[in-house]
Amino acid sequence: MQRVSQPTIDDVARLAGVSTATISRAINMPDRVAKTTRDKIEQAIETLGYMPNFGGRLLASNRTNTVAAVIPTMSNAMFASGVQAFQEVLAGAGVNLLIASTGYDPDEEYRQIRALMANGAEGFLLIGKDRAETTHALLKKRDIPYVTTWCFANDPDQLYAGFDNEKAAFDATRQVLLRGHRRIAMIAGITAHNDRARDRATGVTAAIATQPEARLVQVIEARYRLEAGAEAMEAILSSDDRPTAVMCGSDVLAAAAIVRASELGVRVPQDISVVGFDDIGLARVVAPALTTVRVPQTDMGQAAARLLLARRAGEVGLKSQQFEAPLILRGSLAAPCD
Amino acid sequence: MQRVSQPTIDDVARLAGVSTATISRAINMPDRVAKTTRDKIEQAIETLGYMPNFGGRLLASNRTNTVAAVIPTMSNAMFASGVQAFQEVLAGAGVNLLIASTGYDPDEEYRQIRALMANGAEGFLLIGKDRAETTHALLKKRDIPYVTTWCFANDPDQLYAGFDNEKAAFDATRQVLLRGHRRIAMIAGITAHNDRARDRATGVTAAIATQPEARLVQVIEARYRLEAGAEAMEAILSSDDRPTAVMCGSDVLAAAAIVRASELGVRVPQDISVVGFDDIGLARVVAPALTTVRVPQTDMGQAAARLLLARRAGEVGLKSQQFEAPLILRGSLAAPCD
DNA sequence: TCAAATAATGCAAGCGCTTGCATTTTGCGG
DNA sequence: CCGCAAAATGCAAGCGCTTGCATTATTTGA
Repeated sequence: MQRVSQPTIDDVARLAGVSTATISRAINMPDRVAKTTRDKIEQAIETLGYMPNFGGRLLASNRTNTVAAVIPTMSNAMFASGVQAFQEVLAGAGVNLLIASTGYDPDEEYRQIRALMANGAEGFLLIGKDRAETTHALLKKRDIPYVTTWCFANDPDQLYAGFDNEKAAFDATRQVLLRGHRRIAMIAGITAHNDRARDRATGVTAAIATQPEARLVQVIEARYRLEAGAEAMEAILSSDDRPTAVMCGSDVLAAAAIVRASELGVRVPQDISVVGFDDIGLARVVAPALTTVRVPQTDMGQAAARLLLARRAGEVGLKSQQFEAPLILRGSLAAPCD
Repeated sequence: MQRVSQPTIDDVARLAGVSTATISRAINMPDRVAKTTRDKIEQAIETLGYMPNFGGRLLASNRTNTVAAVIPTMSNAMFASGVQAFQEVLAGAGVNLLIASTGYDPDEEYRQIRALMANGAEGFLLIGKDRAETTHALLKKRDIPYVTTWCFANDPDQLYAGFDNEKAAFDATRQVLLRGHRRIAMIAGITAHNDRARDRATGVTAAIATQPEARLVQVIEARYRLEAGAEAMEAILSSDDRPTAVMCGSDVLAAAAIVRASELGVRVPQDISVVGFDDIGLARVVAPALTTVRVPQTDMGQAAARLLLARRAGEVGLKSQQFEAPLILRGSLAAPCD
């Protein structure tokens, strides 16, 4: 193991003519070192180009200053702003962010979390509640702090920074019903291993159940990809019990649905209304613009970071934070014409 | 420093009745340990719930198994797939990914890189060539491997996994000219501290210069945000020397431009053509669909990861990789009607 | 069956830093 | 100018793991 020789704290100590302890203090608790010594030390550090060895510091102090976010995927704007906000707050506190993606696979999630723990992650940002039992056990065993986001529950044992998917979907659907829609279809995300997708579907169903004349005519599960949304819409339009509104589990599905409807000569919203979920960039450029549930990505990301930082700092009695996910009205939703 | 007592390698050694050296080998080079001992050790690890201490391992081995990606922003789909691909390849090699964003600020980039180095980053994925001189010095001093992406140059001293922005923009513009456009405007990204935005603008300009009757009637720099693209388009449409085509520095700008044009009653592509750059999801849902330069995000991300892994493994003589960024023809580009 | 070759394991010296406690220096009131 | 409290600094013992080399066990070939 031939090491590229980097200056160590000993070199700095020698050059500055003080002990390594003083160097360490000058770096970590500057005000416990006399100004003149500190200057000498800074000078020495500068000329040597010294940078503390991560491993040494870590071994001695047992702190990595690193937390991890484990998300289903980064290729979708779905989580991007949330993670961005999370990272910004962390960076402000001098904490680094490790990131990994799972492709919505609980086993992969377990593996990634394990790997990240072995690589110094001191805390986690996790998406959703669906998770392998082993994962919980792992986190618990090590007593690793984590905050769950993109969902919410009243569970005093868990830290959440999220919103209630079922309620958001319920409220959005109520607004659709309010406009007179009675035959509604849904293009849901894949609900297996995905509580958010499931809760959203549940919310839609529950809302429809509150309105006796209303019916959920069709539910199609689709992966969060444009092609899948287009296909699902096509299937819906070709059914002989065509709905007047389609609730979608994500903006990607909804935008693709709108595009495909247009291609097939079906007008949105005159012939059929479409409602999305996420409020990502897509929602505003599709024509007509998408009425969609706004997921409070930035709020969640920031809140999650703050909670994690607080837990790391030893604060106790922290409270989960719940945010609103309101329906943003745009052109894709209107009263039915028939 | 009261440590939560986690089992150490000594505990495992004691329980398994072997030396710590054997434990270490069983973990890191399993085939150098007899099957029976290995089983015993695995058993002990299991019952103890042992997980190697990161710091100890790191200090002794001087390897963190972590690389970092430093990107301008995550909130834009612009880099998402690239980073995703990068991460996937790394994960396949058991390497973790640290991530940081800079907001297109070179000083912030420097700070982040510094922080990441201090936190064990053994290699970097960097976007573009524009960078503070100090950053290069820092990387060089520590001899940290890094690969530059989202751009390309024939520089044997640097590792690139990217494409030629200028050429891509040039080629795309040629195709626009080929269709008869002679008055062209550009909505560029902010070019300060951003070689990609600059190269794209240069490419457009250069292509237009090859066609004597063609003119670049207007160049507006805009941040990569929907609002900025909309505003820029509005400015272009209100000029009295209205172009027949608008080249955009990104899909976000282009999609917003199309939407705003439609809102203003200007038809795309009949009245004005619009060309984007990136080929992110937006491009396919806007109406008309966006003709755009496809940035080879996945290719770049994967190639960058492979190069970095190879460098880490000590391979020398690695070669930069250049990818194509072809123009994808969709509805937003047509021959001019006037 | 035995020596030689090979495989498996153990020993113990670090890796570079932090930190509790001991010691020295400085500052200040009298 | 002295004595004392407070501030600054030094000492040295780890932190948990890896690995070169030495030692012991096992296999192989004649």
